[in-house]
Amino acid sequence: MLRPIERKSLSDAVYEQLRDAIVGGEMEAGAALPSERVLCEQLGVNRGALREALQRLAQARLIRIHHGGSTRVLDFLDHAGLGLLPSLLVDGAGALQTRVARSVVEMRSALGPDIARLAALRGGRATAEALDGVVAEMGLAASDLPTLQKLALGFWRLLVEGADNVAYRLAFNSLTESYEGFMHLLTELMSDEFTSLGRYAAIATAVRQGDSERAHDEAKLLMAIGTDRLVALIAATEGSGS
Amino acid sequence: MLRPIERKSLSDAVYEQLRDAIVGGEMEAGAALPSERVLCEQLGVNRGALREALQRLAQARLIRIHHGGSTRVLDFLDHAGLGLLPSLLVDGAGALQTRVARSVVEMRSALGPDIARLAALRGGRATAEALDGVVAEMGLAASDLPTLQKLALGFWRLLVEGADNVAYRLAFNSLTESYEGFMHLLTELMSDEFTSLGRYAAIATAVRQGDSERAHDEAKLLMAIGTDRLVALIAATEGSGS
DNA sequence: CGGACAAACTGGTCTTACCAGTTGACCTGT
DNA sequence: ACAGGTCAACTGGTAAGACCAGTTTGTCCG
Repeated sequence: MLRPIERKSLSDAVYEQLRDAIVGGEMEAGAALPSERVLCEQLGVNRGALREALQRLAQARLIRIHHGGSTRVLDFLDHAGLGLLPSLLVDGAGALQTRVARSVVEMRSALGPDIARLAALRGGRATAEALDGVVAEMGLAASDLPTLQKLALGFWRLLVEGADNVAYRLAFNSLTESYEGFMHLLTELMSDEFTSLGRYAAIATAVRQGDSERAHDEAKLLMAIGTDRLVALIAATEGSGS
Repeated sequence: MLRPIERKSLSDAVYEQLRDAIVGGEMEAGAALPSERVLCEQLGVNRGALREALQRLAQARLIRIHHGGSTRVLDFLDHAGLGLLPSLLVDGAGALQTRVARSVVEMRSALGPDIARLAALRGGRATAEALDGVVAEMGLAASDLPTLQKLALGFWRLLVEGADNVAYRLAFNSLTESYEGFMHLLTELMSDEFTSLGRYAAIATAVRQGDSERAHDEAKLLMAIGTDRLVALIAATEGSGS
């Protein structure tokens, strides 16, 4: 199980450190950052690398830079976009933040059925056939959970592409990025969802027939499986935990 | 009607130019960018400014940078996050892209009802009272459409905050950013929606009573108004246009 | 006391040099 | 002929120093 070693550039490291400090609450909203000269001195990097990181933080709406004035921390809950989600899912120790995870599955449950609906409306035969192909692969994968999980994700990607909706597509990219980091943590928990082959097949059929209502309903039922599991887990840990 | 003049840094200008070239299809996915030395020569900026722009493009998943290798254009539909949406809403000439606008209102319609549902479930009295306050202001605003529009947006922000869901909150920020740029274009078109004071009041009441189902249904009815208008407009222009 | 002014900040731009990783041509030994 | 190593010529990454441009602040003058 060899993994490619990860190499981080300086500006990446600076970006991540400052980002985590901001979302972790170490720097509160409205506070002024030290000046660039001071900051790159403290971090031990040159000003160019620091500025690359700062520009990225500004683009992520975590800070606001003023020429001549000071650079201030923004309230990311009020300004940051969906792209920040992955960095909110794990805390400093790398543990899954259950509240955030619940947010993600809730959003998934809200979007999924509508995506299926639109795919049935607009996907056409090409989408239906691609979906059938994935369903067939899932049938072959039998009970190989990690493979099923990947195929299920591919199934949804096809659905999103068939829905002909850029906003959904971009949001899907953001959510997927959050998901991919620790799919493995959810393999067991959500296995009941992606072993429900019948549901996937039903969605594929509904898309083929252009039956948007049925596609919507089947997708809703499908997503409810994993969502319920996760919500139950969270409720259980909260009950026994704190 | 004086507007503050907009000052753009060089890296901003470079970022926007390259971003628009990529999403505009001038550089196709997989193509290699010229080297940094060549590119900053062509653009007439120093390498530092260019690199700041490139790092931001990489963060937006529009390009992938390889140390030692060449920098390549990515397919933004497969990689970019929801933060790219605002730059897709207008084409080079500044005209509204109706397909993209339709995507946004569809996403709004999918999320809105669930946001209202969760706000009713979790918002508590504080949220309900804040909502009532906005409804009261909307009553005073009478038929001042731009003001009503802003208040309606504030109503939704409160709802999202009350829903206690970070994913929704971040997505709302992304969508709002898309929306704010040309709210004025939609003021007339969607006026029927934000003059439906009764619906807003009904949602506020449902939140106060913790009636999640009713909040969901009322929100669905409310959003349908503006959505239908826009969809009708798109259908009309497509019919008469091309 | 109001306003002009200047110094001392802040971020923005530029130049030059060198470090580090990749690629590919070429040259070797078998 | 070919697998292997080597080296030159790319690519992006880091560094330091100077100077430009906008803001803030305090001081001094009318």
